[in-house]
Amino acid sequence: MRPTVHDIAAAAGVSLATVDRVLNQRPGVRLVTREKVEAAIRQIGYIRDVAAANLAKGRVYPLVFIVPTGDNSFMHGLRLEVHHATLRASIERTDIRIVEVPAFDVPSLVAALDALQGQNIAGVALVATDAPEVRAAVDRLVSERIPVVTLVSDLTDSARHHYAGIDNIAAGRTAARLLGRFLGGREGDITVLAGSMLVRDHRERLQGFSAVMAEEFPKLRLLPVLEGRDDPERTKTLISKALSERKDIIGIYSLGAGNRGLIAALKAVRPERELTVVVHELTQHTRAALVEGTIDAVLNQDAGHEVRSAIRVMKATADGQAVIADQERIRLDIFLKDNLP
Amino acid sequence: MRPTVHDIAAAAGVSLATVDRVLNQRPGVRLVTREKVEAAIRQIGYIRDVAAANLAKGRVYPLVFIVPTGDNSFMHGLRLEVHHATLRASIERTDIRIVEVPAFDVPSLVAALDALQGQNIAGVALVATDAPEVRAAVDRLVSERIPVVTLVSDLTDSARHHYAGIDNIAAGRTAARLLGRFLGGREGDITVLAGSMLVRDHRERLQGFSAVMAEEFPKLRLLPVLEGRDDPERTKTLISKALSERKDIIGIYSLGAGNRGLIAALKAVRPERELTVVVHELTQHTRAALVEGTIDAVLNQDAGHEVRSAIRVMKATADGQAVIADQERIRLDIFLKDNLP
DNA sequence: CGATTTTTGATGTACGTAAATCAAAAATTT
DNA sequence: AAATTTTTGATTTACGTACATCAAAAATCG
Repeated sequence: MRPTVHDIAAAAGVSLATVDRVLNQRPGVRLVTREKVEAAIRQIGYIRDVAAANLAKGRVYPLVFIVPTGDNSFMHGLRLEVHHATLRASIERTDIRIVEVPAFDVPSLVAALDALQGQNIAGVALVATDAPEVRAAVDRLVSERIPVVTLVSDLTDSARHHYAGIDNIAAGRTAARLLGRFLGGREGDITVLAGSMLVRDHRERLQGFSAVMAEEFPKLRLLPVLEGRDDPERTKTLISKALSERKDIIGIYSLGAGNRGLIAALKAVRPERELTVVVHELTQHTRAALVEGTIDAVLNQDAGHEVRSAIRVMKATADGQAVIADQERIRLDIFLKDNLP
Repeated sequence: MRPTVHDIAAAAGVSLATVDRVLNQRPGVRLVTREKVEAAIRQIGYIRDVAAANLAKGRVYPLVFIVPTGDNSFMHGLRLEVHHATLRASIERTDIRIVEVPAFDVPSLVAALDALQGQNIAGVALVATDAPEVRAAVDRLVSERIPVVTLVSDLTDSARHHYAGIDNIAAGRTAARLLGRFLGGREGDITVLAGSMLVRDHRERLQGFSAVMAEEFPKLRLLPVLEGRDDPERTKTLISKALSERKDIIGIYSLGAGNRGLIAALKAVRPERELTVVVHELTQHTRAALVEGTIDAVLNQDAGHEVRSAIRVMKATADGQAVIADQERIRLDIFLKDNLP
């Protein structure tokens, strides 16, 4: 049987009330007594029953998710997953609020973060735009002892407690190797399509991609990065133009969202041009394109996992509990047409 | 505020005791009253507070894991993960027993399963050997209302409640496409190395692999399957022999365990022979070989996830609760040297 | 030393559910 | 209608923790 507060009291030779004062850091305990109790806790290996404690406290975790607006499929899916989490709110004792801010808009994000100061909040999760102002706002919340988790895209040098997202450098490297190997020893040009170089995840993917390309596939030449701003129309125009101008493009890496436009452009040149294509984010569009053979591989991060992980981490951090690092690692999924879920 | 049993009682116009009788299926309630209470439960959307219920019941979940002996790295890792789970036992209210049985030994497995009959057990997880006798033994436990989960390898046509493992046909197909694409349009022989065709996961991987090879890579010829019985020594001999006899082998798919022998054989022919190799299970050996470039891709199932998922499913099933299918899907991990965890 | 402050103990209530007991009411049988 | 059985209600205790209150004991101060 697992030890309880009564066992600590008996072991330390003090009353239940004193144990309670020590456990919950209430005042009115002499240092010697406190140490005696803490020793007993360690010695008998007491672990607080969080379920019982939460029951007694009637605890709920007010959580805030700050997510960008915009109609690309990935962010839409992310918002949907947060919404799903709200449906489990009562059984998970969470109270989730979703705050939407314009994508890549630093002042709005900072304002949204600052609005949370002083509020009774058990945790904040945000898709970070990587700017010093955002870092400062996050650090203000952290200094108020509010757990902060970055989601999908991380924040450089900030004091955020946790990052719930994939390793984007590794993702870029993986994309490069897949593309390079799939192209056999062929020689030609590679086009990289990004959303915006203002977000850290896109920059890191490019960094990893470029590194492996340079190291291992010298016959493949990287063309200047196209920025599609995650917008299907713009992306389609950019890609169509690139494909018609440069006949030696044999591979494409799309590291952002807005792949609808890319797929449309590819279909327009379909049987004549043979292209090897690796993209990010599994959506209904990329899935269909993968099945048809328009694209060759999809790298994906599971938004549902990220949201659930962020919630677990915020709750644990709010309770001062350790997180199981291994369980919270967000993995890079690689989908070929054969292992689609 | 979330509704409680008191709210049901008030809504249904009955006493707390009657609500309790209905909720816990105790006798002594007229049909009409029962229906009245159930209507009230549905109407106000009552959800039992599992934490409070478990606290009141002092519930623990006695779980049994039946895993094969044998010293291959994967099963060793699996046993380790179960062991880790026992360390979390007190906070998860589980009481986990590990039963080891000789690998591929049907009578032993059946005996281990039958020994559980009539015992107070909240769930059984087993690595199934796919035989009718095992199926029958599992079905006996299921008919005793004991939750049963297959782990890693599934059991054909059985009544097990859940399978905690990857889709092995998809894994085989994925391996084929990776190998085929990595080989560009080259022509040559492919060797498949299995542990044993007696386990369903190996059979399914081969099935998926063969299908994609036949459909999509006609220039690659499959040689007869080698059975290494997951034994490093035997595997090394088999592979070395095959490589020296057939000079046109250009690719290897190892779908079982015991890759130590394979890696040794590959290193022996290293710089001269250029081989593209895809294997299963990430272990210290396969990881090192991947980093060095001796092998090209590792397909993996995360044993830790499988064990944790199995536990969640057994607990939920024991409580008659629904499982979140999406969360319990075990994914196929694809590792290149760039995205190792 | 007595007076004052600080520390500790004893006790009770609460959280939401489970489970038991006993009495009362209702339904069923004779 | 009485006797019997079944159903329902009322009440209590328990799970492990949190939190509040009040009294008692110990420590510190003047």
